[in-house]
Amino acid sequence: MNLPFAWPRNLAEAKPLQEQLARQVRQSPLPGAIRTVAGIDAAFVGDRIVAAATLFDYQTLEFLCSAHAVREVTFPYIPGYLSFREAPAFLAALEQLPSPPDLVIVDGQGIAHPRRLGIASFLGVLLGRPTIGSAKSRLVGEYVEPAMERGAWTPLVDRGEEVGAVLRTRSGIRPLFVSPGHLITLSEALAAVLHCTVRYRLPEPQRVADRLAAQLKRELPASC
DNA sequence: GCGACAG
DNA sequence: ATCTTGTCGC
Repeated sequence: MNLPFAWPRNLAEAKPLQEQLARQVRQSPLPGAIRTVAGIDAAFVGDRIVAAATLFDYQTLEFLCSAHAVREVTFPYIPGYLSFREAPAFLAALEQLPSPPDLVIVDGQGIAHPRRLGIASFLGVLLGRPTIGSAKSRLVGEYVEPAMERGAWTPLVDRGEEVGAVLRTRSGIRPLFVSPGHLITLSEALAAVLHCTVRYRLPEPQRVADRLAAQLKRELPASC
């Protein structure tokens, strides 16, 4: 993907771009039927980041294919600015897929972010496609622990705004922090995450991407 | 100033 | 994210 802007190299350059992209996020109903769903995650090898993307049939959850990309890390990890560190690799991995997914589940937040532009929303705006933020821990917001049964959820509220939900994808297991990324509503995001979560805590596309990233990390040539 | 803080 | 083995529990 040819980015419509120069990639930020520091916080000063990232801030204005983040504000601009945040204004483009849309929490609207899914634009159409979902036939395929992708999952993305990353791992680090020295000063390089390896991103893995998976593609599944949404209806049957049948695995279709996977792809990956390796990039040099050019931005530090700063809470609230994760996109500028990981998005380049994620976009590259997604481009390697044979066809663009109808929905992307991202390991990280959607609008449950200080400025409403977590990495899932960031990618959604750049891709112009529906995305969901599926994080393993909280970045912002207050909530009450959801009930222990699978499917139970409580709202995640930040500064008086409902920015996502704390969802129990498996009974008795730590919940996930789900939030709309772009072009999707919270209820649709919750339904999609539950639909994709059958046996493990993470939605299948995200879980397999996670496993693949870890595998690539082990097999990649030692950087030095 | 202090504490919080996706991956 | 990553450093790190075994171990408790279903």
